Amino acid sequence: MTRLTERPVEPSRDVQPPSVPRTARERARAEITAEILAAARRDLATEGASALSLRAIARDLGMASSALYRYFGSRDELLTRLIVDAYDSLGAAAEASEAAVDRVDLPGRFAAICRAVRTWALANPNEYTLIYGSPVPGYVAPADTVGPAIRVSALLMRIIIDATAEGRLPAGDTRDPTAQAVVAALAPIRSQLPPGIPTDVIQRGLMVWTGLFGIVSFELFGQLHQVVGEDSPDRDAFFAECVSRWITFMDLT
Amino acid sequence: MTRLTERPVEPSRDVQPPSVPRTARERARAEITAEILAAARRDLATEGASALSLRAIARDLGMASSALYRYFGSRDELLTRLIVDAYDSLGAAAEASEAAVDRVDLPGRFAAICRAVRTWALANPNEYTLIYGSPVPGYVAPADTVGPAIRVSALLMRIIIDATAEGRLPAGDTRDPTAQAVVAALAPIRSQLPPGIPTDVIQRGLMVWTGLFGIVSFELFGQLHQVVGEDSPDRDAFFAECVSRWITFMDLT
DNA sequence: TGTACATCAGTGAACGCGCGTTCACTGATGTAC
DNA sequence: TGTACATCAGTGAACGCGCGTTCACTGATGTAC
Repeated sequence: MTRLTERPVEPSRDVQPPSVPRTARERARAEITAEILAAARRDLATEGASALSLRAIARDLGMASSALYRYFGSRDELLTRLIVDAYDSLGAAAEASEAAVDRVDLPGRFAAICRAVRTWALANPNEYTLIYGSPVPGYVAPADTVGPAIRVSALLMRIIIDATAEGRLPAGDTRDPTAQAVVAALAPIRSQLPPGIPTDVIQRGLMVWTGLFGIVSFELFGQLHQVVGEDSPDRDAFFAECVSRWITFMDLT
Repeated sequence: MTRLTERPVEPSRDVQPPSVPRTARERARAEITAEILAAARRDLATEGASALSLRAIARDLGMASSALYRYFGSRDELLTRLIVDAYDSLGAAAEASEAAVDRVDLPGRFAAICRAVRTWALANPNEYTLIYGSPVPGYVAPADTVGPAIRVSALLMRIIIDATAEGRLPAGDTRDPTAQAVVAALAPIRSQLPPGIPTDVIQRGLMVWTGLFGIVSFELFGQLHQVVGEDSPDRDAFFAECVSRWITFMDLT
């Protein structure tokens, strides 16, 4: 998790990414880009994404607002970078937590992902809101946000794949009349999975996935006020109980 | 549901609400207030709550921006009214749907609420986003938003209460070591319920509640893209399947 | 029914502010010979 | 190693725009007698 804060914010996005900045200019550019992004993340907190202002960021950094155009072509470009970084940061946190668990321990891997998502969200509420809150009006996410966006769900899918491969996830009842409609509805996600995963398993996986982000969002957006205790132990206990019941719900063993 | 569109938007919030406007002035005031709110709801769509602009609304209505101050003391006051109205509109829709179901049919009542929430959200995406999206930065909801805000959850709680009273909701296992922490965590919501509802039942109810809004939010905010089919029948089928499994999850019979 | 006054809706100008983006410029850093 | 030129970061002024809110005002509507 500490890796995250040190994560090199700058390179890797240019056409020919130099793994290490060489000249003083390149080094300075990397540093200032990181400072701009950090200031932008700070401003996100007080004003929200739609009010994110290049001039405010420039003011924070003590430079002319026009100078930012040496680093980002426009406000939207900055926003895209923030979104991509947020997805990557969350994805990296979830992957690191999950990777620390024994591959065989499927419930443990699942729980690690859930906890990592919530921990990251509580530590980075503005960035979480940026990617899982209401869409920023007028902003259209470009294609390169897709990859980073699916890192968490890819982890969850892998658990389902592993469990199915080992015969540890029994399919439930699929005989009801609505089954065919559900099979059709889940075609897009199924096309991203290897064949042989029962619809029932996918359906339950999706419900857990939405439940996870539903609860984290409710906690972050204040909807649990006067429902679950405000203090950290209460919130932790409630969340842990949710995780435990999701595992049961999915029949993860 | 049609009742909703005709719902009188104006009165009932003044100190002494005249059930029917008498003078021409009062009638005009009611109409123009409604027009302002309608225009505000329209603008919400294109720009989002944080960019909601009194001047834009005034422009839409062909009046001077200063004229709006005859109807609302400030931008925040308008925002509060929009939020309260949105909660009330959603609450009324859910109540109307639920009321149409036989009292004894608990799964039917639950399903009616779920469907009403989703239908309302899809029909009024801007207002849904206003109340269940990310909080508007800098805006603090005043106390009078609380009452309208809990109408949906009150309906869900009533089902749990009815089911428990009739002995139709068996409590699950509560012997695990984390049980006491969960009991403590759920104290706030428990204080709003009659005594005797098992913690297990409350926990499952909360998970379904957050799951419902989690899925509706994911659908509305585009997170189901490339996961569940985009078309209405696919989305409907997926949602219906979720509702059906929530009923099973809660042991509602 | 008619008059005199009070109330209220709506106007238009103004205040002071912030925004994204462009542009010609200065001066430092990097590069080719 | 030294020089000449190209590249680039950063500046500050400017453009044109929108915002919430206040204020003195006009003219219509409502009310008390």
